[in-house]
Amino acid sequence: MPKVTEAHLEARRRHILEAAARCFSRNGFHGTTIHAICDEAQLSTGGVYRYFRSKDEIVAAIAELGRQATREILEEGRGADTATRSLVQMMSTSLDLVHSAEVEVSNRLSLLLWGEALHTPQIKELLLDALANLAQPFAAEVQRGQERREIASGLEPASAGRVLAALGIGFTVLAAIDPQPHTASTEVIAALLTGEFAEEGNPQ
Amino acid sequence: MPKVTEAHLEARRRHILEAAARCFSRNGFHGTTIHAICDEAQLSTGGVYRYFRSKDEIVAAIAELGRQATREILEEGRGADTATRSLVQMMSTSLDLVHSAEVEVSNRLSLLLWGEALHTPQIKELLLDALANLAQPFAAEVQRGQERREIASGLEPASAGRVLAALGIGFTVLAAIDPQPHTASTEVIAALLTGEFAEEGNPQ
Amino acid sequence: MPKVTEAHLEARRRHILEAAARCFSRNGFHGTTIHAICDEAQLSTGGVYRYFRSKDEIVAAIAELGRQATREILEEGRGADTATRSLVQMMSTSLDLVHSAEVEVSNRLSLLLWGEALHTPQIKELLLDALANLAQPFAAEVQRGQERREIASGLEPASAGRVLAALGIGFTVLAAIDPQPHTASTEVIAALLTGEFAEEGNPQ
Amino acid sequence: MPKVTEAHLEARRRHILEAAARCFSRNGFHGTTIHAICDEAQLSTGGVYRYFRSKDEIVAAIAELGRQATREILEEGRGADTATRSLVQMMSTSLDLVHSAEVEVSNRLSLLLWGEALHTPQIKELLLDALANLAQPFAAEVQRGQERREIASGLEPASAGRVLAALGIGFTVLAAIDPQPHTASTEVIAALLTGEFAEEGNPQ
DNA sequence: GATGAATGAGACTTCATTCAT
DNA sequence: TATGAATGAAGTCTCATTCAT
Repeated sequence: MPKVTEAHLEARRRHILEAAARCFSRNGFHGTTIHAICDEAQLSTGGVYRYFRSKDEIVAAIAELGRQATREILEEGRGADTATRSLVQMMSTSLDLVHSAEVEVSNRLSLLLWGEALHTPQIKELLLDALANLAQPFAAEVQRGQERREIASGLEPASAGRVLAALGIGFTVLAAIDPQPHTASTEVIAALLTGEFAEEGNPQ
Repeated sequence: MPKVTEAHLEARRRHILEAAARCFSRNGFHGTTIHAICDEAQLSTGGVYRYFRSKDEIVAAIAELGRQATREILEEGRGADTATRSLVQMMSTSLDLVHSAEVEVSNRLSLLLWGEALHTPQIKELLLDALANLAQPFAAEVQRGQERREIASGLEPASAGRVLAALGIGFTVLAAIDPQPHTASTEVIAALLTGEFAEEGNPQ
Repeated sequence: MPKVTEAHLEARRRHILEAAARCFSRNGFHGTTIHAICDEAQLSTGGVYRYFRSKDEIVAAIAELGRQATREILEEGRGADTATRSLVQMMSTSLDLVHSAEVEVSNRLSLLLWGEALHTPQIKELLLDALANLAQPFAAEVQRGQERREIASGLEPASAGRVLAALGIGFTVLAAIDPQPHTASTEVIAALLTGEFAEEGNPQ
Repeated sequence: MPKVTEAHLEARRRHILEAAARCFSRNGFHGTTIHAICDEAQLSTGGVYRYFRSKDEIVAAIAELGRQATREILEEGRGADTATRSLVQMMSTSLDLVHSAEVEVSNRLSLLLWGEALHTPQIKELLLDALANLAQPFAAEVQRGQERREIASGLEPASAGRVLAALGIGFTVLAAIDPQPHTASTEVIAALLTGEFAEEGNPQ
């Protein structure tokens, strides 16, 4: 029954990845030993090597997991009646997620992975792809807004997407280092996107 | 060699820190050996230990250097006639800096340090302090803008400061991982801050 | 290798301790590298660290072994019909042991440990305890002798115990530095204890 | 003026040796760095190398100092009217000295040197010589006692000397590790030497 | 002569990975 | 298949010694 075995293998891999993620989040990649991961996953010292070829492969697998997750996050917010509302929705959803307790580990891992990407090409590729996935939906929505004349036409959608992606990344870093409620941030961002940040009628 | 001046000693420390920064930027903190730092600084195997007690102390010294730098960056942009223009100026200056070649090493170090802060309290403290220094000038300018009725009064200056700081951090991460020109980003941000992002008269 | 019995583990520890003891005896604690111990125990470079946390812990384990041995040595000699004969027996047994080839390593280790005790509190404690175990049986026997009127009543048993312990220690040092037959020493000591050292009837 | 210079040199050497002795006594030979000795002697880091070729040479010089001292100690006690009284006197003087505060450093150094002698031939030679100097006066006095019929003629003077030397060594070790008053010890030793230890008339 | 910065061999220890059982 | 003892490369740090100034 190879199918059962394969499903079992996949579950085992997932189990190990989650254990590893907890360890990495606590102590960083280099502060985590294979032994610690095995302990956390309730395996014997060399137990992970049946499922992963090396420690680096575990890190890469975690990066891959993160990339997949990024794809799904932004889809929810889209599709409001106006593009501007979609953007507000998307940013709001993202920020709510980033600040929720359940992704604390994931935020920390993201930060660690970005650092690792600096000198690990394989991870860098994965993350650049994830990044594109993050910016693209924003850019698309901006373009839709421009077509509908909701958003200033002079701006490059890609640049706007990058700005909004940067905002998401920045909040991820902040949430990882210094978790704290953020309610008001969403309002500020909404104000910026809708033009309400600048007081109407001021001598701009 | 007989006694050496205090200034010379300080220069030596600085020389080592710069060598270490280059190594760290290339290979990360944990991918850099003390030996590599000594090589880069043209010292013999244990040469750095006259100036730093341990590798960790070198990392901390670099974090401290970064903290001092943060203080100075934003001051330039302030003081335009309107608060909004000040904010635009400040963000523009920051982004120009972040994308300039001369701080490439520094961007990468920042990212690495944020990751390290997750499990190194001493570094975390330094960085939270730097963070406060980053957000505060933005918040102050927002408050000035509200007093002058340029900026919507319903927003919390502190939250707005945090949003703009997050934007700076996000661009630092982007620039570290994927250096590339950014000209258009500044325009988008300016548009957001001035209210020109949302097309005037659209059915918001 | 799958799980190994507790006894096997203990045997391994013992094996390493004996290897370490030989190395220490040859070259001193500080002249012996961990690598040398691993070699002597037929292990690879870091092999001892599964059994001992540090080199210091190995030294302490050897001290502990010595302490346990001290407890047992003197028991044999006791229980002769007179206390004086017991003391003679005990000293004789001790000296025979100290000069036997099989404890040459142990004598040398004792000397090294006493030196180490000077600046290592943990070892000092172990050795002071061993010392008390050495002097106490002598003192007890002296007291028995006084009760039986074999030994002058004016002497403090504890002091006498200390004197005899010092004698044992002194011979250990001598045997460690300069191993050589000692037959006559036992006679001298017997003479001292029985009062035959001083010629009877001399004008004392 | 070479003579003045030479005297100065000798004084400097002595000054360094005393500083080194204090350091060694505190932390052992291997726990003491050349730097620590220089500090203690108020010299610059490499300062001692003008007076000693190496750290080992300093240790050897201290051993030599100890050897010279041993020669002088026992002379005082000799020459009482009876040999037995001389022996008592000599032991008593030795023990008083060993337990006096002023030789605490010296006791500790002796213990350390004996340990070092185990694997340093040069030091071993010095110490064996010192040892002979210690045992010989005792042996001589015993022989005198035998000639005067104060001491049992069956005993070998050399063995007796060795026993008494061992006693001195043992007390040196005890005093080094566990300094404490010793008054009663002298009485016990006197009793042993004079035959008063064994109760007169007991059924030996 | 004296200083003290620099050297570099080598110590202890860790840990990713292997493999006999 | 799973275990966990063993391996050994490599890293951090120390310190006796040298030598330019």
